[in-house]
Amino acid sequence: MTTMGGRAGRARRVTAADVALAAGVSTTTVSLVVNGKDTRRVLPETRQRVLAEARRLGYQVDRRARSLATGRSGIVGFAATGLSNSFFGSVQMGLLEEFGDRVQMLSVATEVGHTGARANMTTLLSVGVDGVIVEADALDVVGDRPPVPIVLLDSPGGPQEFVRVNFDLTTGADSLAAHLLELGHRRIGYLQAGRNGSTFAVRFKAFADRIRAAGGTVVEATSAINIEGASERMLKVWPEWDALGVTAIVCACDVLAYGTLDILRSLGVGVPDRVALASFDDLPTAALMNPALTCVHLPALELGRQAARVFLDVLAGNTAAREVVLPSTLVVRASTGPVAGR
Amino acid sequence: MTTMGGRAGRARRVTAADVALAAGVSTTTVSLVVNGKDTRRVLPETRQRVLAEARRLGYQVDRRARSLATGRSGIVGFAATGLSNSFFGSVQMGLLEEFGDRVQMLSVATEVGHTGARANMTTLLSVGVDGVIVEADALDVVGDRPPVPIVLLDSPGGPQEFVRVNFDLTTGADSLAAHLLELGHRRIGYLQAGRNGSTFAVRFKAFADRIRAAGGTVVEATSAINIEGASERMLKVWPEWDALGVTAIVCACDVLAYGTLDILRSLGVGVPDRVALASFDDLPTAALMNPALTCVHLPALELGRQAARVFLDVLAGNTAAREVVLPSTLVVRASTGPVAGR
DNA sequence: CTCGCCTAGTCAAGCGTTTGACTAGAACGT
DNA sequence: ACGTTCTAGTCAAACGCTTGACTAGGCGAG
Repeated sequence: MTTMGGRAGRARRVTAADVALAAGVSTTTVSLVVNGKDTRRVLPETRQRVLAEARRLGYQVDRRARSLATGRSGIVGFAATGLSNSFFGSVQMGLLEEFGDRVQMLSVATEVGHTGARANMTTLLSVGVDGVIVEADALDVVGDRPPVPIVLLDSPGGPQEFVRVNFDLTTGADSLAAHLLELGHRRIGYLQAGRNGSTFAVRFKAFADRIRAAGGTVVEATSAINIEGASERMLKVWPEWDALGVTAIVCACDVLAYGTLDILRSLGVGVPDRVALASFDDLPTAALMNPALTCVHLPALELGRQAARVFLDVLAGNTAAREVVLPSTLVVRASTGPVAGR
Repeated sequence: MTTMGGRAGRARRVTAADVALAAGVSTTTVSLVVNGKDTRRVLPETRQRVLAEARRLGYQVDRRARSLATGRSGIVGFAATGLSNSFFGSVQMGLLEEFGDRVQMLSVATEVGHTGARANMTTLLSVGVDGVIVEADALDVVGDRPPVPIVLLDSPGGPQEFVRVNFDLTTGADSLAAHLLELGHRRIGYLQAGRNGSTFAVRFKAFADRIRAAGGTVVEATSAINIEGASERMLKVWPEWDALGVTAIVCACDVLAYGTLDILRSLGVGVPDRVALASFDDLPTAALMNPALTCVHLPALELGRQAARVFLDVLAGNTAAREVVLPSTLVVRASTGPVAGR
């Protein structure tokens, strides 16, 4: 009873048939006019009449019906994990910027580890998107042969059959390692992100390889990808690392560095005097920390822009670019300094 | 030519008819089984056979067709502006958390000022969502009589005919004013967010009223809602404010405080020694700044949770709760201190 | 006068589901 | 033997749009 009451005053959707009736034409003509399709099949004055009625009635084409009929929707999906991470926001901004009003975008996101990742992908597909852009590792999320084109973001190990936009993580990681080595650091603690994603594996490997090649050692710990998680983990692990003679800490992403910085501060461990700190990402807030964080800058906004561009290409049937690689660069700030005098 | 090539190997969607054929039943039965609907209309063994075939073929119901047929989609939309602001992310997390797998959620977002806000709303509706949750002021985005239920978030002035979830901004703003007055501040600079949103108007008014009632003065400047914008604006305005004897700065939201803090630091203006700084929001990073920011904490995650709860109520036809108000509380940290000795 | 073509449209099938109405056959009571 | 009730399904219309096929009427060419 109240169930009915709740929906009572709701306005019924205006359909093409309503407009057709009002304008004294067929729905075919309405469709033709609305889509500006077969221009010479409809008289200019008829067109005006239809448009006027459509506007007056507030007609909005029903995309589910249209997309069912055409097999195309003009909507692309964006699936991401790591909602709390502002990296997500930057990528999305880049996408929107580049898509402009050429296509509409719908996003689904989950926090890392949320069970909904696969469901999200399904939702997007079942809603009839023309394609989807998947941020970070989502191999498990992407089915075997998705019915629409897919662009993979920041998944270095991603399957070759998809179009991919990646960072050149190796160069960045390498520069960071070189930077720390130059400052005299030999024993380094690496706080890894607790998610099996190839991007994190690559960051670590490239960094550790370089350090080890130079005779240094890298010890590893893993944390959930959020500020508190990192703080907790570091609280536990710092004493051990300190005992091992660790003089620098590298975090797999900025939020981990935030948590680390926070806990080190409350432990009274000076950064960079006692221990150097650096991370991957370089979110807008990284430079605002105190001390400002030395980072491997990953151009998230540009990732979004490029992804959109590549994606439009793919939709247009252009199958040329299979992988786009964006540079990553080291940004040295105050959080890294020479190894403490010893 | 290549246009064809691009789509060539794409897998065709598997339809209910395919499953029906494979299982030797009608599509009606497939539908019944898939939706677990009229259980006694189908023999257990038939059910198993259908499910097996569905799984084998990788059948996924087409939501556009279903939603066209039923008028209901099980998907709710979330429209927001301010993508770069991590507030957005927190709200969304709250929503997801509470929705669980009861409904799927699709988001559309724009950066502030982006022209796409209205288009976004249209996209959501045309895709057939069962309702939409609108963050911040979107009066212009919500049509006169949207065909689905709407929940408005953080829009204190929002039209009464919608269900709303708001913060009790007045109490928070008031506490902040009291805190600053107690510390001896009488001339205060307020960096307002450059967007005409009732939430920002309310924040300002409540704060300024209290200060003025106590005989203090509030001077105002406006900035785009991003870090760099705030820095630029403050770079211009600080000398004037300083000349006026301003001893404390309040920002309409955290990102403005970030930019302000950054520029004050490079100007060599000590916080809180020379000038106190506070803001509204209290994003997770606010406590990590140096000095840690004093903030009016707005529980974004909880906003999302409550919104989801209220929304499910509305969908269920329960029209009881018209407005939910969440408390805002002052969190005093290091960025505010007594007015500089004079 | 007839044929063909153009113009400005309309018709109806089809997209993939859902669902109320219907049914062939079996079981059952009288 | 006959009507009723179950059971386990099937049928077909409907959701709102798109689009290839079709057409009534007008007009020019042969």
